[in-house]
Amino acid sequence: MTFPERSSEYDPRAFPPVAVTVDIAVMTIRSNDLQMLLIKRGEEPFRGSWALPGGFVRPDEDPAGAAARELAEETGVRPESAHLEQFGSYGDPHRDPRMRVITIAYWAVCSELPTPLPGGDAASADLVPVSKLESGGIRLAFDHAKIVRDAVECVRSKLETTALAARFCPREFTITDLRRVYETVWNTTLDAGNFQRKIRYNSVFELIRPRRSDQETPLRGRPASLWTVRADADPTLDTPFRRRRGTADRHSA
Amino acid sequence: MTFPERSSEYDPRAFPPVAVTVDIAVMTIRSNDLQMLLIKRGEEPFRGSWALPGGFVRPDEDPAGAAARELAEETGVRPESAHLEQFGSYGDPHRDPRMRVITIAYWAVCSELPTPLPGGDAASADLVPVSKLESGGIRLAFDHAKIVRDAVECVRSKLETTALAARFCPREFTITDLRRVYETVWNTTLDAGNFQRKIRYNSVFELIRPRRSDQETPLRGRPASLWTVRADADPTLDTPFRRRRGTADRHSA
DNA sequence: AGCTTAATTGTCACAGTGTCAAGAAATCTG
DNA sequence: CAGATTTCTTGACACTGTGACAATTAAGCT
Repeated sequence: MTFPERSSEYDPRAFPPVAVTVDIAVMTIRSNDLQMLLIKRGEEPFRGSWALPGGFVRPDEDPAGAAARELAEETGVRPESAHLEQFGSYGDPHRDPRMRVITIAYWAVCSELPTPLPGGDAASADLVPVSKLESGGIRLAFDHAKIVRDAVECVRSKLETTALAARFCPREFTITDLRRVYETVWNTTLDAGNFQRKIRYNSVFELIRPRRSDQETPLRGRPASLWTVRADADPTLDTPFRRRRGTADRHSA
Repeated sequence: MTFPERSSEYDPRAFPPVAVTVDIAVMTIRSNDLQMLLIKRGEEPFRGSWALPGGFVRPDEDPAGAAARELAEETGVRPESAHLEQFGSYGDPHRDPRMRVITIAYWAVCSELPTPLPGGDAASADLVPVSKLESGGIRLAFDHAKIVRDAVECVRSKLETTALAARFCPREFTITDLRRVYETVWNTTLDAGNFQRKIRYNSVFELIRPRRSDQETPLRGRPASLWTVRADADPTLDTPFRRRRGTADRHSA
């Protein structure tokens, strides 16, 4: 239950104030690299440090709404164009030196960030390669280093069980585009032929055009077909890469 | 970042008070049924309704600590004897009619609940079959129905990828005990021979004694071997039921 | 026309799984 | 006590998805 039985003993109004915020780990792929959107803090504490975009949950909104609003306000990403998902809360009593702040963390994935990013609402926003964050090359404010680690792990593992990778791509993409997402996020290489099979047999994806016709860049090699996510499919739900037979045995590795 | 750049505009102290609580969905298997520990509320609102155990996060503790404390206080479960894991936050502005309350939700799994359960700290605590909760047969306070749904789904899916099932069992268990956990939680039946293979080949488990020697209950049939979780293994981490070969290709369904 | 590049298809072996049956080791029953 | 019964455990076999890798296709480039 939400309130303890002995509420006289634990009167919420007697507690020191608690602030609740949301922080958002927005990821995209740029320059063949998994990158995260960070903001350079213009105020103390941690002035000049990088931090996750985020802000207070307002009295009239729920945390998901606050995350969507902050995402739009601080990064210009329209909430519809990014997948936003909560993955944890962080509430160490001293994570913020000023006062008690509990934050609810979200990760987001999008294919393209609006161009007017830096110089926007916040002091300074920029994309930073996740590899740099993981190697400790960049000091983050508060406990955002841990939040970033957890967010990246969430996305990595969600690629395994869902078609989330498509969210890193524009609406139409080639199978190779999609493969590069996996290769980039997992920092590995995948066999192109085997990958082809998995996507072609996956009912989440749909063939759009047999081959790319408009070549912005004069491309080399055999042109690739264009694919998209089926209109009635949600790539962030569980979508095993091969359809499972309708078996009673769910106990599989 | 945690505080917005324009903090003058969003002074946290100007906000109406927010309370932060934890709620815990404790599950165990009893009478061949997946059951959840609920508490009957003794006060308004929702007096007389069932609710999840939980309570306020104190100023000096982090949410995980609060969850462990409440678990011990309200249910008598020692934190070491149960696996406790955060799975979400719930912050609809009107989820509690009295004031703004944001709750951080945990699920827990344990093999045995202390006997002096009802009549303890709370007005009345009891185990309720999850099937009853899912069929809507029991009205829960606040938004706890949704929290319960999410918690059960978390546990169900975590059984698939980890050896969490062992946490439903006492320290020593038979392979059949473990299979019954899966069958109960998933509400299905599994092939005993097949299941045997998977456990025997899984390095997380360890054979203790070739057969059960102490028969409290005069049991029928061939006696089963006793198994345990290897001392250096964490059954709640990813432990695929067959060791994966060390391949670069992580892209498997 | 031939070379290069990249997408796509094909081949093949193998590991893990499901189905189903048989063997082993107890208790129970008459 | 022999045989029936029950339950745990092992075995046999086919099928499927996968990884490795080769072959084919379809462009651009020189």
